[in-house]
Amino acid sequence: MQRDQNPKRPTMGDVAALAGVSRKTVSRVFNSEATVGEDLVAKVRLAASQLNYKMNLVASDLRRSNGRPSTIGLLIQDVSNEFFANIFRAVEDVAESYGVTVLASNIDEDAEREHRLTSQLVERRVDGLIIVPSGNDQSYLAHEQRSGTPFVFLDRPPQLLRADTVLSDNEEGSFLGVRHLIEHGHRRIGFVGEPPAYSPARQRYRGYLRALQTSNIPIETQLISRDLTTEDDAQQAVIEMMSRSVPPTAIFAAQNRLTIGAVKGLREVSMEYSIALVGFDDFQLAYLLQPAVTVIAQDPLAIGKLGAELLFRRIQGDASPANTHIVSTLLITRGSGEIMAPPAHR
Amino acid sequence: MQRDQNPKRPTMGDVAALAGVSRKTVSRVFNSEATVGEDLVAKVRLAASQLNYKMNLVASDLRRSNGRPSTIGLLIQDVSNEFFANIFRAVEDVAESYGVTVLASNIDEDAEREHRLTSQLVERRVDGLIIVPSGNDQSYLAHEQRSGTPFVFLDRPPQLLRADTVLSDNEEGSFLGVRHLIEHGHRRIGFVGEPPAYSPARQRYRGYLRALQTSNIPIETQLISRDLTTEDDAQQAVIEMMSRSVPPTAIFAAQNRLTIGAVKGLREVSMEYSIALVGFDDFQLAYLLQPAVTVIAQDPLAIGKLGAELLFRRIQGDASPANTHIVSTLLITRGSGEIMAPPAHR
DNA sequence: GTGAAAGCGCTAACAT
DNA sequence: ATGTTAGCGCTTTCAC
Repeated sequence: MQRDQNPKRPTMGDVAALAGVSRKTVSRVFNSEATVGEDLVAKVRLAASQLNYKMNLVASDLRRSNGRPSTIGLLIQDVSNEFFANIFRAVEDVAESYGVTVLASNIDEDAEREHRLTSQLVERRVDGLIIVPSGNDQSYLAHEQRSGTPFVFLDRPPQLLRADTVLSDNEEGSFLGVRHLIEHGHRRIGFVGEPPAYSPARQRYRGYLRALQTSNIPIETQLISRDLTTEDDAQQAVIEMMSRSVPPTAIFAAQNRLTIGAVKGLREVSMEYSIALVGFDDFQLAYLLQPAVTVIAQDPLAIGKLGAELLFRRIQGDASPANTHIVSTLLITRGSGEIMAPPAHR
Repeated sequence: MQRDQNPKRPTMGDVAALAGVSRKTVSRVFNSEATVGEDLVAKVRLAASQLNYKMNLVASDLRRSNGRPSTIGLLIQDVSNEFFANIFRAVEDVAESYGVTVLASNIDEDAEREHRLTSQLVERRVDGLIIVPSGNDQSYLAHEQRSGTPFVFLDRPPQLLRADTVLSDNEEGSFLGVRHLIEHGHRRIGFVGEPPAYSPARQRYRGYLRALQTSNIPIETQLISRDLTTEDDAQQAVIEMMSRSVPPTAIFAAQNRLTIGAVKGLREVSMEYSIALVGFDDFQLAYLLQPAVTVIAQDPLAIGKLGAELLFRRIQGDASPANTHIVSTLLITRGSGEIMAPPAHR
């Protein structure tokens, strides 16, 4: 930063000199402080545009001590996943309405990166931080929190730290998705999910169990695969399930990439039209696949918006106890989830 | 920024006092300057960790005048589009290898936003800026450029400004896509594209024309739709084309969202298996649609990486003339583009 | 309403 | 190898 290249950048002092006023007056004009006479405002603006002056927000940030925020940090897992891309959009929109710059980075489910990037953002003295955490211990942030930097967590709760959190209604969404399958006559419902280390995965599994129990359907562990992380994992898991002596008549996939894997698996055994499928979390083109995929949609825009609003409330001094907020999910029926169970299996 | 909350943050002075050394020594330790004795390094580190000290990069940036960069800006159209999300990832990777923070924002094809966000980033004194421009006049950046801030443009060339640029091989990619259709017996090939105001759209159209001319196929204006921006636009355009007395036997869609619209259009008239389709720019799940969609794939990761590397070269003082770099495209055959023309039409 | 002086936290330039 | 002094560009504080 501050590479002094060719013609050095004009400073407030330069503008002040040209306009024949003090630096402070220029400062007031650029901060719209209203207590400056119109004639002076005009003079300052003229001088500034003649010099092509742009205020240096870095210097401004250094000295400023009033509460007005200037930057917030955002750590998400991966913008390539539309769920996180939408969170980014929502946070950016709110930040922009406050005139605040967003520093966004991808964590990639890497706890070490989470540490490193958080640290970098704190060194940049962001006024607050929104995190989709990867690690399973956020106690390392306690000190920053006490130093006055507010944190908000999205999608997954922080561990060993109290902070505002915004989550999807994972358990209920999952429950509704599985119940939807049960309502279509299914009693043998396969579960395809991420490892339980990941908190939403645990909740979605809980919803699956509750739906079965509510309908007095026995849990069959051969129909449950809980350690899948990639599309391929899910595809294989589904193929394997379908090759069992008594295969499931429906599948619930607990994450969007796993859902895609499940689609591929079902196609590979040519059962995409006979086995029902409901996925958790929507994805682009789900409606164009054949059959179109029924999903429990999350609302990443709402999650990001709410998270950002909570953060700004904290930045503005809200000191009420940290809270967890739940954003509801929505069942979108498109075909794959409405395939009826064969009569024999009812 | 700098909200002085509860326990004020420790400064270098505090660490220096506790360690019994000068501030400059602490500075040297935190900048890994090597000319500090091991014993002092240890003392400083101990004091810093006792105070939970984190360096203030804002202050550091303000004073520093050596060439070492600290932040770069990135303005893309929309992270929700995977093409731009991948550019973001690639730029971030390169920046991280330099220890540089990325400030990324979405422009949304809005020239006014482009101005505003660029201005904000310049005010933050980013060390360089990577832009996918929306407006049709970037001359407003000439002053910044002369002040020493390097700019690199991606996907679309800047207008009324000279700067490094990285583009896809739009014309050639388009040419190859259309030639692929011709090789499958097609002579009536519909074109579905974005408005010519958008430079890649012009180039892709040019590739389409050249492919036809090369094969001595007459241009039929009824088969050409060049003012489409949304999925729906493309869908309607395709439906309309297919309802003509002599409809096309193949369609070339010049952008990924338009390709999706074309798929929907063909399905609506139940011709997705009889009309060939090639799309420009790949998209997730293209391979899962039925028929799977043949595309000319761009390489957003390569574009982003090259763009970032060019920028860092400039930041490090490279003053050679600005250059335009072309990243090649790749034909990926998946089925929709290999549908043969009916014999009658050959 | 406007200005002068001091200072934010750090690093450059120059000692020693 | 370490310290001292000055100053980055702005805003605060307080004076007028």
